[in-house]
Amino acid sequence: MNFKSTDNLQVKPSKVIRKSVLRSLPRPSQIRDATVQFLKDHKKPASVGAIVRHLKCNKTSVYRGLKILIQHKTIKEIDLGDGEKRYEMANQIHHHHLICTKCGVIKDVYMPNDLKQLEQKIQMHNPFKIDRHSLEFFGRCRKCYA
Amino acid sequence: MNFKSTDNLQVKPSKVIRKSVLRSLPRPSQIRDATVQFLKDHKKPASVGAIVRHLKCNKTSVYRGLKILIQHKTIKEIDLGDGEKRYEMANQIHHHHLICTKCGVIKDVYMPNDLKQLEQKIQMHNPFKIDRHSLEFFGRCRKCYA
DNA sequence: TGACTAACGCAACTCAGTTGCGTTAAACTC
DNA sequence: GAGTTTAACGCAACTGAGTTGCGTTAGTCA
Repeated sequence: MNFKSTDNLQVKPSKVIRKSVLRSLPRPSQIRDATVQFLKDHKKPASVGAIVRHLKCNKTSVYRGLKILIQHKTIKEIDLGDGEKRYEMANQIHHHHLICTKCGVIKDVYMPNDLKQLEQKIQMHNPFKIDRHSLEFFGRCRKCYA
Repeated sequence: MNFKSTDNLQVKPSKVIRKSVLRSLPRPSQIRDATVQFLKDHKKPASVGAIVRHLKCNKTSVYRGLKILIQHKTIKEIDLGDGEKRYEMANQIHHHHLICTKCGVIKDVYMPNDLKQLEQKIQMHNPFKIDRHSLEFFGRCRKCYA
């Protein structure tokens, strides 16, 4: 049999798989690295605006970097309900936030077992598989509580 | 003394205080009433988009109505972190939500004492006065959990 | 060295929510 | 009942977070 007679069945060589594609992390990026460094130093969840102002670079690049960092579970996205997402390092002990509605200060609060127990309790009584939760407390810090 | 000689010191008659101003609730509004009815019937938290589509009216009017209803604690605003606020009736037993990240279904879950105890615990260990909290659980409902 | 492609910046866009303004009509005073 | 005040309402334009498209730059690999 002559394959040349069936040109339309010829298979194109499959695209070469490059090492960069196989790597779990993409090509290094200055903006992504600087973002991570900023979040490490910043201590509290930072908005995209804060990152852009600090890095003095394009917001699109920051958004794209954040997306990759979230996919790789390097950082976590937090929603405090004020219209802009915030970001913090993911390699921290699981915690929640106390947000002062007057001065905006954000304080971490740790409850290692309570929420785990709560999730188990809910799943015992409901046909629902919980993957994650979001819990924030709003009020006033010592300074703002008169 | 002749007051006419001191025109610049004359005091204008104070504005009449109308009954409508003294009333706790503002003038009745068709859109506000229809919004409340919709939220009562809708059973789960509704977005502004859903309300506007249902009432077939101007979005600005809906936003304004919602603002007043929140001020009067008739309804509550909920943020599920998906980029649009949702609203539900406020006169319900305090509860939280289970949100299916696959099909979007929202289920209420009641934990009358757990969160109260948690807030007390936090306030015992932190100089912070908690006014409210936001707690949502994300995962998959029975149908979507294969 | 040349091909590929991620990183990057810029402009334009989308979409939830807001503001300004003119019109309508309910509520009130006289 | 007539006139005044003001909330309700709709429309258009705006704001601001986040996204998309596209062209350029530069790192990685054969």
